[in-house]
Amino acid sequence: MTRELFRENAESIRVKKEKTAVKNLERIIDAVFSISMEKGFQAMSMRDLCDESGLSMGGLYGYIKGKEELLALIQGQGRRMLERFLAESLTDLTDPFEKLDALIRAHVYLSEVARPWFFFSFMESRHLGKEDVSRAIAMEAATEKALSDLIEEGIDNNAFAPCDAELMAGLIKAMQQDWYLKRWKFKKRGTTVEQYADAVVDMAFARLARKEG
Amino acid sequence: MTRELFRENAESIRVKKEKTAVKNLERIIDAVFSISMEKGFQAMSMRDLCDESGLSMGGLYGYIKGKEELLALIQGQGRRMLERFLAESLTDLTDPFEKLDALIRAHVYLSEVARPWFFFSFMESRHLGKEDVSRAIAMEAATEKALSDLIEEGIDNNAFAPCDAELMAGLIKAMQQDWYLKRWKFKKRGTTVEQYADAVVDMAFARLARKEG
DNA sequence: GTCTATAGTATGATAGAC
DNA sequence: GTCTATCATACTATAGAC
Repeated sequence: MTRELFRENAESIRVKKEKTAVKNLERIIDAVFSISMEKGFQAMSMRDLCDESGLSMGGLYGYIKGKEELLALIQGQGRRMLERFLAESLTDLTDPFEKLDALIRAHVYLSEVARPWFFFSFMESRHLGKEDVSRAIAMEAATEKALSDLIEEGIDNNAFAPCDAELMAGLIKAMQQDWYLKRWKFKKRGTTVEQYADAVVDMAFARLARKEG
Repeated sequence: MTRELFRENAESIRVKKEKTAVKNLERIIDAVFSISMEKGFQAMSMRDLCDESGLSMGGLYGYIKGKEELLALIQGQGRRMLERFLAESLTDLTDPFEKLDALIRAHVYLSEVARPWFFFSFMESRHLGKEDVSRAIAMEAATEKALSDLIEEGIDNNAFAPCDAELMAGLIKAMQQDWYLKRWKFKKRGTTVEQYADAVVDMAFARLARKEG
């Protein structure tokens, strides 16, 4: 994962030995997540980043052109991950409820595995450059559209109760997001990711089920 | 509202003429919201704040001790507002569904009226001092507990379908929050606050309705 | 009560030794 | 490839004129 990141940004990275570069890039990105989680990206100084990553001031600048570029770098890493995920999650299920179930769970589990990235991305994406903001919005819209397409399809097939598919998809997304935004709360309560995903699916199913009789 | 804020912090505000002080405090707080919405509180310099509020560097420091204090000041303002709201929203309805409906809507409408504060508070509360963080968490927990108590009561009365009331309250809260977190999205789509509140209520009702037969 | 000018400090970035 | 030392800049906060 980080290796791809290195190869893609190879021109702007002064360090050429892949093994070293990948190792240090990983430490840098982890450090950014860790510091940003606590005090936010804007409040993080490059000196903070040096302390946390173990590199020196000069060493750090062998990997990145500047603080601004860090945002785009991390954003790109996550985008690749999400793109791969979106492609893979086009499963060959046919039942609308099963498909919705799979799509909801996939996103929640992915955000559990890559929680630092999701949290960081949500909190800091507003501060990206103009071009990266549009890309982030497009990515956000794509995940939501996957949901709303599925819902719309289910409504057309009379499998789901009629409703505003776009609005519905937004509500489901809001619930999915809460899992990585309120980590401390769920940790304190001992809620597991499975329990949470179950609850979101139950909620969506209840709303989309056609009333009998 | 801002007058109370002035009176409560009167010792630390150098300007003593109430009318002037209230007017300027309002401009300062609005400016903080405006700048933070765009670039985040941490990235806002005191010079930015001067430009946006129309005060000079020296003038500004007549109202606040420092940048740190601004956070606590704004947090306090919102807390007062929320406390008042929580006290008022204890209506005398009896039907569990009506009560839940009222509670959900009240929060969404309040967040519509005071959206800058809600957005700011969500994004920046992590960076408060230790004491203020606990107070923010307590406030967050209180609004969620109002929901979960109501749900639990409804389950006990056999009015609602059984479920984990705490988890359910969290999901409803997540949907409520999305209204002020994704303002641009809803604005673009033309979704109104009434439509949104309706959708959240529908979702909650569907999940909590007891299945007939 | 508000302004301008400035002191002192922390920051992002680089040059050059190893 | 990495470090230490250093630069120019931008910041918070205050002092003193008006």
